[in-house]
Order: sequence, then structure tokens, then C-alpha cells
Amino acid sequence: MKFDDVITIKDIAKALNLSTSTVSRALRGRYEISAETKKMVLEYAERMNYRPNLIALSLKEQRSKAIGIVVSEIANNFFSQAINGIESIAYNRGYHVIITQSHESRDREMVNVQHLVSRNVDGLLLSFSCETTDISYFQQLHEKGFPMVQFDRVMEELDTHKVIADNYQGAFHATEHLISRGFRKIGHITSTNNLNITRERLQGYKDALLKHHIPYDEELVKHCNRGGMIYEEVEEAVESLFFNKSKIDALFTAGDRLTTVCLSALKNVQNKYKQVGFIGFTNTNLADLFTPSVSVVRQPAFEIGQRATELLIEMIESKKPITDFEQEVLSSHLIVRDSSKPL
Amino acid sequence: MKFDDVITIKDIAKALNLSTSTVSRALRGRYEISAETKKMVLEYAERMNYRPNLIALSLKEQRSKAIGIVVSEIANNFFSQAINGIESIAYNRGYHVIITQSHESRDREMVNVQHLVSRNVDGLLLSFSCETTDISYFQQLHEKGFPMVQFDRVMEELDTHKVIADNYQGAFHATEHLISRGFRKIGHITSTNNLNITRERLQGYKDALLKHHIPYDEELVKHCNRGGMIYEEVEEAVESLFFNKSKIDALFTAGDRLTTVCLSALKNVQNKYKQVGFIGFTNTNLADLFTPSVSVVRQPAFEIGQRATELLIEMIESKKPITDFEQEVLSSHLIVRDSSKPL
DNA sequence: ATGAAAGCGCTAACAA
DNA sequence: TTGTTAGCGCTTTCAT
Repeated sequence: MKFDDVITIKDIAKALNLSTSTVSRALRGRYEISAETKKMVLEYAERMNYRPNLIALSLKEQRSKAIGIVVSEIANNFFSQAINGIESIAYNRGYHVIITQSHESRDREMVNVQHLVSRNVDGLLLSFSCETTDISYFQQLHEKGFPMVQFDRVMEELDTHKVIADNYQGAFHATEHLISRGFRKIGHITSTNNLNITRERLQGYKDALLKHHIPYDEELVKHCNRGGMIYEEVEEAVESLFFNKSKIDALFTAGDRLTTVCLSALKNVQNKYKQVGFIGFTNTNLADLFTPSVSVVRQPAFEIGQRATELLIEMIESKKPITDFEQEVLSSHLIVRDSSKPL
Repeated sequence: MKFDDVITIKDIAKALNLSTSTVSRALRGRYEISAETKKMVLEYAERMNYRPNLIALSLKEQRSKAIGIVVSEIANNFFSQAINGIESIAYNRGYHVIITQSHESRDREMVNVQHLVSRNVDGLLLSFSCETTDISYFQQLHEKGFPMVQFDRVMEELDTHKVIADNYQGAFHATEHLISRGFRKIGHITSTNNLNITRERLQGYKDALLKHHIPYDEELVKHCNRGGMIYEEVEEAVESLFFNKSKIDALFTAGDRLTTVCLSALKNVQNKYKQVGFIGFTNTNLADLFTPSVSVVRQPAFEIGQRATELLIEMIESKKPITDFEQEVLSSHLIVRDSSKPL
């Protein structure tokens, strides 16, 4: 079924015995057009429910007033909140957003980005998938002057604006918090080392241990390289932390999805959750409904989305190329609940 | 900053001393083009990283190979799972999806839909906002033959394909389950009566009471007309159910967001959650991490998304107009956990 | 104040 | 086998 029963400027012109250019001008309220013509056109357009064809406009203007978003999963509290932040700015500035998910797949991410670009989005908000390592395509785009801002999961080598949470500090404080509560064998479940957030949080964890003279034991760090997409991967990590030679007394998880999946796994693995100190990065609103309620590191997801969007729109609308890029770091927030109480 | 450093067919044609049509044909592998020309074009295109401009294609072909999705919130387990179902089908059939959120606002919904339509999406997957009552715009679109499928939150008067869960049955069983566990004063928190899901679930609740000779008391039914978007609205509902003359011994909540927000409110209102039987519609994966673990009605969200998409693509690709529409009802699933145990 | 024509990138009918 | 041309819907420059 082809759908093409939409009214165009041409139709209006024909009906009113005007040229398309006059109609176009009238519609846009240009001063040259006589009041009566304007009125006639506007009324007719209104009556016929005329809507400009944005596709045609994009083609003509070479811009779309749309922003492309690439995230790994929308079913992730951090990202859905960030997207709300993005939308809050974008809509106010007259931009639409197009949301795509990579599902942690590099290929899907690539397909999505190319699709967005060939749809003439005016800019991109990027948060990379676990699998992504080759960013040459993004480099190229960037070098050609295509506006993009990275947020949360960013690539050092891609020199654009970046907006991130203070991953290092968040992890440092979380770990130090567990230590201050008396935990000594602190396991850390995190994602792939491809991601900056993994590396930064791991470093925060390490440095907190160091500061408190607790030897770093790499046996206690488990990388779930699919970022929690595969439950078994996480359960295995949890099991090995509890049942190998070096048993843990507390667990610190990096990443929103990882944290929620870990909590499931902890429950499933001999109901370990109640028997271990716990803190994790997550933005879920349900953290205090668990028993014990979950201590978390909460990221300013909404604000990160907002800030990234402001920077992006600034780039899009800037007359001259921008060559100087900043990395903005927003504070995350430790919320202490029962799961990190001394046992 | 305008970004326009992309290679087009014209560029290729110029570089290779060919006409744009030859290049176009070579790119699409048409049989008329000689092997060598084809090879030359393909190689050059590859080397220059040529990507077709989908905007131009859409304008030309009057279709975009894109599907628009309108939901209230992506931060809702039901919808994010449904979207995953939608994507799983769409991508396999060569369609992209454009996700938009209404945030339960009728105006935003309207803006989004019009935007999608003027971007030439080939069809729409619709789940209406709480505020929506006037569907004349959708009626018009539908009458013009624009492909659309409604899912979950559907409008009776809009005669398109519909894919929904068995809301009535789900609610009936949930309520009956609470009754079978000995609860008699069962409160029901639901959303606005605008929504079919509200009405169907309420009816299931009523009929279950009726069947078991429990008088229906409308004092026990609270409508949160913003669908849980406003926490205070929900907390108020919860409070009134506990502290008014007719106190409840159990609570049944309709709707994903409403359920999770209610759980928060229950916890906050004098920690009532442990003192009341509970069951709710929700697709969260965290339900068994609460204490007590939450009994739920789980909807086949992924499958609903899939099925709606199959129907939509069928419509889009059908040669002849489709005039006969079906409503598909998929079974939801009662998962009994501890929250509905006798106290 | 209004119209004619060109062009955004692409495809296809028609010509050669 | 390849090229020319028109047209998708819109805006804008350049006439008039």
C-alpha cells in the first residue's frame, strides 16, 4: 500500500491559482506577500491540514532539525534518564531526536549510525557499545566536521566534546565506603575493558584499596564483556567470586545493567545477597525496595543528557568550525542504604 | 556548522565520466550495465565510502523503510521490551524504527506523530498516552490509507489492527488469586479511564469479586490519571486506601509504571508493603528481588511488539488496501511470588 | 506582490 | 550499454 494522499504546496497553489513560490512565502509569513493572499493561503492550508514535508525540506536545506542518539539499551535506567534529559533540551530548541539501540553490538551500532547520517541528522549523541574498538568511521565523520558529542561511554582518541560522570571518584568513594564499613575482600564486577567507564571505575576501586593498604587481587575482579546482556556470564562471575579460593565479603558493581543483573544473580546463587556487602552503579528508582535496600552510586544521567545536547546544538548552530573540545565531568552521588551495612 | 562534505552519485559520475543514471544503475547492480563499468563504479564508491542519501531516496520513492513508534515512556519495562520485539522484526525485514515518547502528554504525542508522518515513515505503531481522547487525526490518517497498528493502549473507535494482552483475564486471575489467598478488601490502583487497559483490567477485577460474592466497593478503586508520572498522585492513592474508612488488606495495581511507583509509595507510607497482599501488572525483571518478592501479571511485551510489527509491515507491503482488521490478544502470565501469600 | 526556474540526491521512463 | 530528462516537495534567486 502506497500512501500519498497528502496535500502539498503545489496542491495549494493550484487550488488558489498561485505559484508555488507565493504559497511557500505566504506560509512562511514573508513580508512581500500581500495580506489578503497570505490570509487566503493560510486559511486554505489550515483547512486542508497542510503539513510541510520534512523530507523535502531536509533535502533542500541540507539539515533536518533532528539529532541522532546511539545508546546500547534503552532498557537501562541510566540511558532512559539520559534520553529524557536529551529530549528536554532538544525539543525546546526545536530539534527532534531519533533514538537507536546498539544492543552492545558493534555492527548494529554501525548500521544505526550510518542510517542516522544518511537521514541527514544534524548531529549525533554517542555512547558506545561494549564491542566497539574501531572508531575510524567516527573519526572520519568528525574530521569532515560532522557535529557529535560523546557521553558516558566515550573514546579518548575521538576528540570531540565529552560529557561523563566522575566515574573514578564514584568508584573510589563506593569502595572506600565499603572499606570504612569493615569490608576487606571486595569483589568488583565490571564490563569490558574497551569502555572508559570500566577502566575509570576499576582505577577508582584500585586506588581506594591502595589508600587503605588492602592488596589488590585481580582474582576479585571479573569482567563481563557483554556488559550484562547475557545472564549466565554474570552468574558465573558471581559464583566464582564466592566459591573460589579467595572468597569475597563485599561486592561492588560497575554499570547500571550489570548492577541489576548482579542483584538477580546474587539472589539466585544460594541467596547470597543478604550475606555480603553490596554497592553498585545504578540509577534505578527501585533500589530502596530491595531487602536489604541497595546502596548505590547514582549518576546525574538526566543532566549528562542535557549538557551533551546543549553542546551538540551549540556545535550544530555555530557559524565557524569548532576545534576546541572539552570534557565535562558531572558529579555522581553516593546513596548509602542497608546493603553496605556491616554484616 | 553545516556539514555537507558527503559524496553523492553526482560526484562519482563526474569523477568517472559517467552519467548519474549509469552510476545509479551500477550501484544497484542492474543487468544493463557492463561488468567493467559496474566494477569501476562499485570500487570507487567503496573507496570513497559512498552512502546513498536516504532523504533523497525517501522523497523520490515516497517511502522511507522506516517505522515510527509512539509510546508513553521508554523507561517502562513493558514498552522497552515491546520495542525490542518491534526492532527484532523490523530490522530483519529491512526497516528502521524511530522511537518517540509522549510522556503521557497528548500534545507531545501529536507533535511526535506529525513529525513522523512528515518524515515519511511508512507506518506507525501506536500506544496512546493517558491524555489522548480525540483521535480524529488518526482517523483521518487511517482513512487515507496510512498503515498503522495499535498495541497495548488502543482505541476501540479506531478500526485498525490491534495487538493487546488479555487484560481482562490477567486482571481477573490476579484478583481471583488474591481472593483464593484469603484477601477480601482488595484495593485497585489504576490509570485513567481513557485507556482501554484501565477499563479492561478494572472489569476483570470487578468480575472476579462478583464471582466470589465480594461486594464491589468503588472506594477501593483509585485512578491515577497521569499513569504514575506524578509520584504524589500515587502516594495519595495509596494513603487513602489505607487510612480511609474502608481499609484494604490487599492491593492490585494495573500498569507497569504504576506498579513500580506504587511499590515505592507502599514502602514510604509507613512501610505498608509488608503488611498487605500485593499483585501488579509489571514486566520488571527485578520483581523477585523485593522482600517480599512481588507477584505479578507479566505481559508478553516482546511478542506483542513483534506481532504488531508483522501486521504493520504486511499492511505496508500489501498491494491492495486492507480493510479487514483483526484484534489479536496474547496471553499474559501470572507469576506468583511471596507478596500475595496469606499474611 | 507574484511568478519562473533551478537545485537538493536520487531513480526511471524514454532516447540514442 | 549509456545518457538525457523529468520529477519527488520545498525554498530561493532572479526576473517581471
